[in-house]
Amino acid sequence: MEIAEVLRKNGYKVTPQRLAVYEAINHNPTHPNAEAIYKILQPNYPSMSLATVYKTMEIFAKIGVVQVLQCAEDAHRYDYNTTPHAHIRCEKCNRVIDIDMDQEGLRQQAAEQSGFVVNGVSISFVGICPECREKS
Amino acid sequence: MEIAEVLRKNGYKVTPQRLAVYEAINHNPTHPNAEAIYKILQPNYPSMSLATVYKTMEIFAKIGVVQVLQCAEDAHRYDYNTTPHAHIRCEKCNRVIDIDMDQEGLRQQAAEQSGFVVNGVSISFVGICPECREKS
DNA sequence: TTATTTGCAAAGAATTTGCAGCAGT
DNA sequence: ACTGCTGCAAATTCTTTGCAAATAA
Repeated sequence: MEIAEVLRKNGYKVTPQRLAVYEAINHNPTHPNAEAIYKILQPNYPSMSLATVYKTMEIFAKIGVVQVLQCAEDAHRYDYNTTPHAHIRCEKCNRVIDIDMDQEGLRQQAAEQSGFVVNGVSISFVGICPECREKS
Repeated sequence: MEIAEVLRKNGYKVTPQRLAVYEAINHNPTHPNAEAIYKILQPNYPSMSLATVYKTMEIFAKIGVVQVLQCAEDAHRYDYNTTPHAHIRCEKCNRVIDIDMDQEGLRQQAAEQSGFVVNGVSISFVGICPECREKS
């Protein structure tokens, strides 16, 4: 389904800014934060504001177009891959990559132990990536 | 081992403020954030500043006296229980409770898939606690 | 037309820092 | 005495918000 269609279906208008933000993050494996998305857009959309990026990402997160990562040490990062998976961040270079991991079992375990209704899971690792390890 | 001893062993001085902060968090199951710790201390230590709480917690985290949780939506929260375990936060009342969970297998899985050296794991869930569920 | 959205600038929340005086070792 | 610590206020960082002008439906 096209992003324009998804926006319309959810009652949001289709604007050049939203399409541009979507282009910047779709299949972007670097898990950018708002600032990074803003910088990607600067050359082609110099009038786009950081506030618009934040507002757009909030909408995208709400309608399930992106996933918000809590693993970053600093700011939120966004992932166009919305299937359940974990992340690992390199403590040296801060890159974030995806880890495939079944979360169903963990979810059940959490529900049983706590008595909570579990609505979300976030699994994140930190470590040193192969490239940074080589350098030192 | 006494907190005073741990501080000294790590080259930090033992001060009334640090002891007070330790008292406030030790066996405190509420996973307080810096602001909450500050408020706990106010009645007995009115001169203690929020900045000191932050500085102290940073040291405590570094020397392994507490664990920093990334699961809170807003601010960092601290846990005196430094053994590996997960957390679940209630989306309504924001309470955070512990979940026992073996993380060794997940760690290995992450290491294998990514090639990273894994230094840390953080597993957090969100959901609705039994009390809040009852209310609605 | 009309409700949304944009972009600016300003506010806000959480956290960190500089520094002068104070205190543990 | 020496070095590190405290507490204040100010700075920083990330994010949100109010509002007038612009724009999609």
